[in-house]
Amino acid sequence: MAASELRQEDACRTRAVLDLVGDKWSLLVVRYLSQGPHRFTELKREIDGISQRMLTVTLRALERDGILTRTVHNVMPPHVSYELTPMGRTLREAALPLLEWSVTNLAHIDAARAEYDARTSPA
Amino acid sequence: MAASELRQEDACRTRAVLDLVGDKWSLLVVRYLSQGPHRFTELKREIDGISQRMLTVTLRALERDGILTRTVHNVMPPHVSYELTPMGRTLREAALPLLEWSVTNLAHIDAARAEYDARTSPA
DNA sequence: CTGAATCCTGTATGATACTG
DNA sequence: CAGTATCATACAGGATTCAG
Repeated sequence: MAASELRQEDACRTRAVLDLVGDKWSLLVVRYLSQGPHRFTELKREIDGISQRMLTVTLRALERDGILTRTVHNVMPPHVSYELTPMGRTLREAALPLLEWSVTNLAHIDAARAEYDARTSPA
Repeated sequence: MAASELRQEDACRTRAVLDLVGDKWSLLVVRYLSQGPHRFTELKREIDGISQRMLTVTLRALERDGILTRTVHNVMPPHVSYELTPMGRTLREAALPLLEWSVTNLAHIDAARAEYDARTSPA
């Protein structure tokens, strides 16, 4: 489908994407897993500021949606690895333009904010 | 920048995008404005389920970030029109792949959820 | 190590009424 | 018409504790 062909009836899809990856951590998890399989503690360490609880919740949701797989290795000590599914990898690809946009425009946005704030609350 | 060149140090950017458009309504507003300038009431009517308050809050945030412009026409009755800035239009373009991904994979996700639920809560 | 369970709080969001 | 102000609420998210 060409980008320009998205139509009105896709509005609900917008909500669907946001419900999926619009939370605070999902895209970050997908980001790190795109570099290869990771273990729980690795993700916990790499994703700055995430709590155990939110990592668990986020991983469960993404597993349920078929974005990643959870594999338990029955060894001692216990071992669980998470890995993107093929669909998870396509999600990562689809999210990249937005991330690139962010990298490109963040400075511009900061400038816009500063100007707006100066304009609305002068002195 | 090539998609494959995004690196670890861009992690913070992921948060920046989500802070910008990861809320419930921003992308929907951008969506409708990509079809041309709209007035407050038009947006209110077209975006299903949004409250006056959230439309106001969302529009203000997007205006502050330089995504759209707010133009007050001094006529009677009052008249305010909202329009995407050039940066706003590039944001819309950057978000399109994710929306297309959603359209393509939503059925797949529903299936994954159903299977997951069946697997975890059997009967 | 990898979680699950519980409790607690802030923020986002919504409903309603009022105003230039 | 296009908001603002106020109040109410739900859910995300954090801290802590417990368990296989």
